[in-house]
Amino acid sequence: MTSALPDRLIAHLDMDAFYASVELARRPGLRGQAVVVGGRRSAPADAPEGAPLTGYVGRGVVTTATYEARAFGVHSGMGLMKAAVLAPHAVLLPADFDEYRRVSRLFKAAVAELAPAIEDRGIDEIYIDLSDVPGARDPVGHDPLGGLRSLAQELKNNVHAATGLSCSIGVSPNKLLSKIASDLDKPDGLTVVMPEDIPTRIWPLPVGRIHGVGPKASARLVELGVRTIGDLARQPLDWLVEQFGAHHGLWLQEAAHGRDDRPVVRESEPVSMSRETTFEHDLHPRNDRARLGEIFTTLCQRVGDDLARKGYVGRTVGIKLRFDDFRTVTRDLTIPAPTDDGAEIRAAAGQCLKRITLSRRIRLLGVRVGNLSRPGAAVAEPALTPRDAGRGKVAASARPTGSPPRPGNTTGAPRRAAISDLQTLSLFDDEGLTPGPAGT
DNA sequence: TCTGGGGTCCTAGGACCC
DNA sequence: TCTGGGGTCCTAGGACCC
Repeated sequence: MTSALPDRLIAHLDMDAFYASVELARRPGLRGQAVVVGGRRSAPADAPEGAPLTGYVGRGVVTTATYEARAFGVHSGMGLMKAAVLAPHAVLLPADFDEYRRVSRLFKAAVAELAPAIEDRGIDEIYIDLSDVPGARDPVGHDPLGGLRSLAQELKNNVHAATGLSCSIGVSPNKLLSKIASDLDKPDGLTVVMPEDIPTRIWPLPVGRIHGVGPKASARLVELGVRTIGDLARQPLDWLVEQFGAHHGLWLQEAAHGRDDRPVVRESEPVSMSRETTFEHDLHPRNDRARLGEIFTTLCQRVGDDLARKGYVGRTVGIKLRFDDFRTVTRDLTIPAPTDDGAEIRAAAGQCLKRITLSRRIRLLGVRVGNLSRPGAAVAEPALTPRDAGRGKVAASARPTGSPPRPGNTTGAPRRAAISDLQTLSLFDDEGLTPGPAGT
């Protein structure tokens, strides 16, 4: 008698080159060609559909590339200008997120017909709990995994019937292994990984294939002589904890052994909503002040609209700036009552902006609202306690003069040189902000 | 003319309360 | 006067993911 199937059977389904495949589905003429989706959608008018990539100028990045384009070394996240050098003949299509969202709903609905326990992981991938799906545990002939495999194949068939697109599925006892498995045979793959397969299928892979081990952690591990997941599995826990801390060290060891008990989460609430934009050309805080002000206000308005449309309000307003040297800073401020109002968001964001020293050109500006709740749901907001008031004041007014500067903390009053820029940028001084101690 | 946009989670320090 | 621990909230930055 072979060993029983694991308690849980989890699938990870990943659409193959999703955006590009959606485009090809409605432009069959492009099939077989190197196609790249990306760039700004702000230029659909003048750019003819499917202009060749050659000579591309601008700050866009590749969102998705077909496998034909990938053969030239093009991959997502790559700057389009670089992609144009590698594959000048590739066809560039602007991203059409409305269409991708539409097709996304189709494939998820097609899966839900067979297996309703779905965790949404974005526009093109999901986890599916197959543990209790009828047939999943039925052997076929002498193959104990036969039922599981045919169920996975059925899911693929359903997705294809609904969308015309292919996907890759990994099935295993948990999310971690399934995520790795779905990538093992892309595109159009179907890979089952059971615990006994871990040494042969998982351990030879580089550590970076673990979901959660990114470029930084990979580089550190490799530096320490740990290249593969098998290498990682061989390290004593003590050593991992010493190198990565108790939490991360333990997690790395569990991951290397393919252990993961995270559930498939069917519903979740958003934590924050944001809008940001990278300018076509870096903007000068003083010379481009008016333009910056407009963009800033628009971003606030858009976040407010997003919140309202989805039925949320938020208490923590934050901004993000990226300078021309790619340095990124954030500031945030928690206000007494949650809001979805663009003007209120603008006022709080303006307070945040006052606390940043603007000494360089600006590349990106973003606005975020977090601490979300539903407007009706009374969070029993306590009437502004002295403590809250005190906090608000400290945050909004920078620090009382004379407070010691803190290393690594830029919350303090901006230095003199910066103040001129800052104040010329009257961006920050409008919108009915409380005057604050600006004069001191 | 390197490097988008929308997210989540974690860490770490300080304020403040008990 | 000094020491001190637990807990929550707030803020800044960074890693990571799709």
